Amino acid sequence: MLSKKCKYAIHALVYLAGRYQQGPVHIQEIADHQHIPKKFLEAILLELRNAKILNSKKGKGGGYYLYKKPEEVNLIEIIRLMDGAIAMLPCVSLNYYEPCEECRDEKTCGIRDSFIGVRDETLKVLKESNLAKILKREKALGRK
Amino acid sequence: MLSKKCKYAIHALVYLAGRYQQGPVHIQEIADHQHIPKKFLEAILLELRNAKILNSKKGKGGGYYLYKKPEEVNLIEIIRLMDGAIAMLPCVSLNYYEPCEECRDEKTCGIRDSFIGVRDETLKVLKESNLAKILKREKALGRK
DNA sequence: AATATGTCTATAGATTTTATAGATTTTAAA
DNA sequence: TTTAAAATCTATAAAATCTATAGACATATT
Repeated sequence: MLSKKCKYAIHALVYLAGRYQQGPVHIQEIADHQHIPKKFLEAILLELRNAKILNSKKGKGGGYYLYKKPEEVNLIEIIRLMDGAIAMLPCVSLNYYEPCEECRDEKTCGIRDSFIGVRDETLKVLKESNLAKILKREKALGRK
Repeated sequence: MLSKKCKYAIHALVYLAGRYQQGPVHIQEIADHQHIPKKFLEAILLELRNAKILNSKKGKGGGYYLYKKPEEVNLIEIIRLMDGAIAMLPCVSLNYYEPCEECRDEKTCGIRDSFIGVRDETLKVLKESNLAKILKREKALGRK
């Protein structure tokens, strides 16, 4: 399961994608619209800023705005940043690899293969899911 | 990520699959071979027993043994039992559905579709992964 | 009767997640 | 140049979850 932090991040980013190239949006507005505790959101946005997905402007009239293009921010990147590994086992993670303590020998472990499969299929789907697509889908659904 | 509990369960089950129809195996032996804290393992095996995946025999010469056939126990069942939902969002879970608090309106949420895709692909892979296959794979790897 | 085993209840420690408070810095505008 | 609005930083705490353990109890075998 994704953490709340991660879900908040996704929602905030989709919101900012909807305001792409329309100047900074301040935290309070995002918090209000997406029902996210403001202080928690602060930390999240800061992290997204440090990852160069967002940028910010301080002071009056300031706020956060999308730095990358909406098509260039996919769910893989967001989830990895917020929650870490996408794989279900540390020993099959591409970006957060760690040996499994439980496993005596990784080479003869019959379990890993299944989770390598899960990982690859998951990445395939998430790679296709970028902010632009999500926003488009949202608009399409909203018009019904 | 799978919990330790879940990983312990998988390892214990694979171990018991290797002893299918060879009588009860006692907890201590499984704990020793798979490096699982005995008391923790107790609780896990009990849960698997209540789910009719294992059965047990009390008293001297007792222990746990696989109740279902190895081909009939797949990773979906084990993970759901130990860790709950397989989906990354509660609102797309088949067995543990809950509305997302963060979402104002599920029908117009542009995020769900991606995670429905992830869920379906994940299930597809895990469904194919049963104890018999894992055991077979393990044996094949061990012989090298 | 003695012993070996699973079963049950309770709890505690550790870790992670979620949330909040308050002080500080920066910028824009009056 | 002052004021206000906003992000930034540091610290902490409440809540939830995960991991592990202890000890009493029930049951089956020899």
